[in-house]
Amino acid sequence: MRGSPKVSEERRARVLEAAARLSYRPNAMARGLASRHTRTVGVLLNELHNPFYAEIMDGIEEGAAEHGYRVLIGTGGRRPPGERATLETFLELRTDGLVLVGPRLPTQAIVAVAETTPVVVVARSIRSSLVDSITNDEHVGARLVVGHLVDLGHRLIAHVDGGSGAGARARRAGYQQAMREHGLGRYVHVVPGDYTDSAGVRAAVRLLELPRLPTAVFAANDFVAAGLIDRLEEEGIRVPADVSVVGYDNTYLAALRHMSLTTINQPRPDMGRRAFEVLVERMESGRVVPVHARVTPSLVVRGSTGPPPA
Amino acid sequence: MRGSPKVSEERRARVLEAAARLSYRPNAMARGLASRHTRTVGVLLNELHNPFYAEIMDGIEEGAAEHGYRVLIGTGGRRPPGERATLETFLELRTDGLVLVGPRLPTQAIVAVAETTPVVVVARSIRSSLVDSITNDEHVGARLVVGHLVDLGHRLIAHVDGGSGAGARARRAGYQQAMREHGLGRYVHVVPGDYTDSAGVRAAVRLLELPRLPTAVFAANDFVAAGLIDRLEEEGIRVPADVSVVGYDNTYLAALRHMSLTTINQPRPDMGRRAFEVLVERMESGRVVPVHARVTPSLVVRGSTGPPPA
DNA sequence: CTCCATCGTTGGAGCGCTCCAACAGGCGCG
DNA sequence: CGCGCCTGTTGGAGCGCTCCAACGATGGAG
Repeated sequence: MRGSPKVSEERRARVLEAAARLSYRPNAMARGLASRHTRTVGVLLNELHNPFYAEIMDGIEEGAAEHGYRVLIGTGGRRPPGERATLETFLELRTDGLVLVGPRLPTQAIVAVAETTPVVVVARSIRSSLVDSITNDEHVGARLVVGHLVDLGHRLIAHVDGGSGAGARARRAGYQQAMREHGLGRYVHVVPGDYTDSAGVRAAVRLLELPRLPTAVFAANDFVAAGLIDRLEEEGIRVPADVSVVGYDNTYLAALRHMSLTTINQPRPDMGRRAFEVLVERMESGRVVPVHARVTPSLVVRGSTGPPPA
Repeated sequence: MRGSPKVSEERRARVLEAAARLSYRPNAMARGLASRHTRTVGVLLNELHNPFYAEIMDGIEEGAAEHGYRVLIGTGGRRPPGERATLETFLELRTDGLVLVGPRLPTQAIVAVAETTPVVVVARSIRSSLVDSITNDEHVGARLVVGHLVDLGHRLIAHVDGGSGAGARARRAGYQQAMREHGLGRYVHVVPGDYTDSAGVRAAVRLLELPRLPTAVFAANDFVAAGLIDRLEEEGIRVPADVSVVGYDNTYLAALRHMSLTTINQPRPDMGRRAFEVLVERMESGRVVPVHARVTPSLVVRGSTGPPPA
């Protein structure tokens, strides 16, 4: 039933026929127990609500289908303890490998798992020789944003960050560095947030309390940008006439004409695909030298940015 | 290690200590093989990109956590063959039960599975005594939409449907029935679509070709409404001044001030929770009489609806 | 002191597979 | 005709657990 070449065609046909008649279904547990591998990989998704992760998932599933692996998905309910529990589930299930997409877990916990099972981390940088990683070059992304805004004539460019979210720290650092590169170090202004639209709303409130509103805001992602714009317009502030706003991730939200958000695109399906490829190398070829791949983002200019008010 | 009462405290402590020292992790496959159950349920999600399903998932995970089950998620990549494959995976893994959220599979395939394993279907109605189901009352939802629009003075109310998507057929039937109930049977106009924003764009194009634009459009879901509004505004048609638009599902998209979409809310987390509860009854109490629960939706009035143009 | 119930502990069968050694049979070759 | 080789087939051990019968120790009742 598993396509062994040591079985004659005639017998194979008879076995298959009998299996169908008895509606026999192989027991993956027994098979896994005996063969000591499962051809299954577990994917820990940071969260289900953000379509960003869904698109990475598309790439992972594509890669898995190509290599004949089945994929099991789990979330951590947006909390580290939850992530730990689903990780534990995958380990008890003895998945052959693990893809962690934007995990919130401490690095140490991830490395500990990697001692048991091949692990690749996506959308979060991690310094370890035991795990592979696929990250977006957040510095390039942040530089694209700041460069674009500076080109338009902005100087007062604030950043609403993504808190402890995946890639948020690097995005923030990239912003600060890019500002300095443009000689705008003294205008650096980071408003704390997370990757939700309500964080955008809160950030807008804080910005409005400032003696002088920045002329441009670089939001940690599209959701934050959406919340931010919502709240700003509620106060009668026009985007981009009064304030330019840039998002990040190029989700469908940004593409909606209603939003028409200038944003940074990450090649998400590619990241997922790449992650699976890298994982397969560790699982099947037993590669031990770590791969830390970095993909390059691009700027998508839409209607939410323009020159600063005169 | 599994909390048996037949083990003395002292020995239990010693065993646990040894397990930790050896970093022993129980093998779920061996355990499942021997015990003939896995305390795991599989969830087949229609798709990952639509946050609607993510919120149902929240309810399912809550229920699972409460009853001590682990949850494995799979998608069918938006294609029935894909759904069939992940279903097969769950069956080979011998999950104790299955939650199918908006499955695209033919009823017959679902019923066949239900002969093996407890199954509950969410967000799609199914007539079978072998499977349970939790659905939204689409007729009530459609009636709320049409009633709201009629109250505002609309008569020419078109519907962009969701094609073969989960609940779309019932939504369409509800629309037609509600129109008739208001004596508006001759104004019934259904534009074919699916649950995506590009379907909304296509529908807008078709509506614009009409000799007379309807004064209101009931979209199959919020994404369709978003695409529709985008395209209409591109043509200089104002919402709601020229055309009122109603969405469905009350996703965060609808709540964005930018969209401010009048829509129908379904109690999604409740649906997920309820689904798990029902599944547990079949798994643990061996209930065999089917449960077909129906939840009641509500109307959320926002800024995309208003009186028809004079 | 014996008997029996209770509480823990131990050992072995068996879950449904894979893997591999052993084997059967057919064929070509010397 | 015997030998070795190749192609298939068969049987049995073992994967890491659970479940349960059997067993030992302890203590209270008669």
